[in-house]
Amino acid sequence: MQAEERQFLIEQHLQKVEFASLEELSEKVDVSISTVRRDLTLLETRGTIRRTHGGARLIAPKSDEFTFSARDTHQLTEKDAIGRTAASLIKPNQGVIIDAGTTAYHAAKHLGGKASHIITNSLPVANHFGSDNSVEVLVTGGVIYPRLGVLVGPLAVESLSMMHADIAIMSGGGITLDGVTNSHALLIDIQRAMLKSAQHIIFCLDHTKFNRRSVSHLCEIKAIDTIVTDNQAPKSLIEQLQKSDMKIMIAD
Amino acid sequence: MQAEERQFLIEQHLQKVEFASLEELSEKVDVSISTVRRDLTLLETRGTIRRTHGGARLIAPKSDEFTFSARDTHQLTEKDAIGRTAASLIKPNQGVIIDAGTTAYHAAKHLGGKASHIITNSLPVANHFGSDNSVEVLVTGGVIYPRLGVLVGPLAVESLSMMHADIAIMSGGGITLDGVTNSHALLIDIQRAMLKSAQHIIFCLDHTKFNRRSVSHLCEIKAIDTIVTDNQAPKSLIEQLQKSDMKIMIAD
DNA sequence: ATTAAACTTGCAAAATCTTCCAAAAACTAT
DNA sequence: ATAGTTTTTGGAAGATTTTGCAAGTTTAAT
Repeated sequence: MQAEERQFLIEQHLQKVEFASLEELSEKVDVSISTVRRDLTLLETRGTIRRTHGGARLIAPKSDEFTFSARDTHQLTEKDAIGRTAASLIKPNQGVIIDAGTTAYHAAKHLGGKASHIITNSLPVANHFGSDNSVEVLVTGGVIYPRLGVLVGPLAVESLSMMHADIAIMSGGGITLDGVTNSHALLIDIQRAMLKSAQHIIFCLDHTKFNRRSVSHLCEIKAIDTIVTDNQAPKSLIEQLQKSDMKIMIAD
Repeated sequence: MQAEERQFLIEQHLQKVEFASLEELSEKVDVSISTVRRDLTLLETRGTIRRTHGGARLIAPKSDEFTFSARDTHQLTEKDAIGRTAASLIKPNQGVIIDAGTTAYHAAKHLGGKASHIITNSLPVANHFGSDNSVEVLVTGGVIYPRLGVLVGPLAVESLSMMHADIAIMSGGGITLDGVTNSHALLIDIQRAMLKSAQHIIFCLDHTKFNRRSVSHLCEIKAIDTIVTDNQAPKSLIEQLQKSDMKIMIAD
């Protein structure tokens, strides 16, 4: 068994039982206690878990309390890095609109204590701040789009057009020189409302989104102020994009 | 079992029984009395619990009005029974408004596949249906009220007054002959909008709510069509309530 | 005031943690 | 493939924490 697989299993097991002893875990994944210890310290730095005397405990308890978690693990480290970089652009006391979509979600995770107002139509983001007193979170209304946990429909659009923010952190399905595209037609209206309501537009797009075109056209290149991506994004497209007076940040 | 888990169990047990002796606890978690003592002093510094001669007791009799937790064990079976009974009143293809609050949440859990539309301002309820394709879930907009996971504020009120439903499943902080009361002034406006938007009003109130008065007055008795409660609710008040032409259902 | 139960403190035994090291495994470059 | 290098693993020694007990003190109730 691989180290990564082992750590995943440990995490998964803890999701089920919330508490587990070292012995229990070492039996479960069939390695020595020492190795389990090392895995746990590693998982602890990633934040999902906390070590305790004799074992480990889940940090965010399951149960559907506030847990519409984004469970996408695709390009996790890249997205997290992008999210951190995007969050670093936020100055204290700014109002921030957060788009639905996993990349924007990762940015939200790094926003605690920074922004003063957060506006979102994403249930995962809403849940993430569900018990945080330091930020005021405005949730748009709307119909839940199943599986994605996004609020869509006229109510969402209307409530967004009534609001204003300094910055919008957006994500998308693809970007080319023709602009940004996205896959869900229902989301387009909402994202356009977001673009209108914010002064400064940041797009978080990992490298897989470059030179890709989704079904629906969202906006032109010139609508974007800043793009945050990872270091695997194709240089050629980046250079061309930079010509049109936007800032491109590479997270690492 | 390790220390953290033990302390968690002790806390949980105390939430159920309010008061417990050292011996009782030491048996429950299977450690010596000395260790239970130490755990209790620790829990005491964390604030949830108070030590007493011979045992410990809960510091705040945790009226569930102030924090929402889906894993709340407080009167769990009663609430679940109430929820099931309330859900049984829903006919197929009805639109249902679900109030925030733990009791209404339990009703929501039994609603899958029954109602066709669900309208709610409760994040836990929204999450519960987040990936259910069989219902359309409308979430009101609003600001997240931390800890409770409820959307409040003008946006919530407005979006509710724009909607219509056959049934509203409500909860409250207390009920007397003078009507229903609730603890959060912010919630009152929203609940009033719910009452206006629904044809038929069901209140889910466990027995601890009877003869209790919270800070804010919500509505008169005559606004209620049905009350669902458990079998420990005081007979006297029930009889008096029944005089005013409402249906009272006792869940078991 | 008396007494039994419960509490605190200090201590030694047991369990668990950290750090270090050598063996095993995986990877690299020839 | 093979030899050398790096990474990962399991275990051991010593430090640290936790646990249960016992002696002495405090509390509550008669």
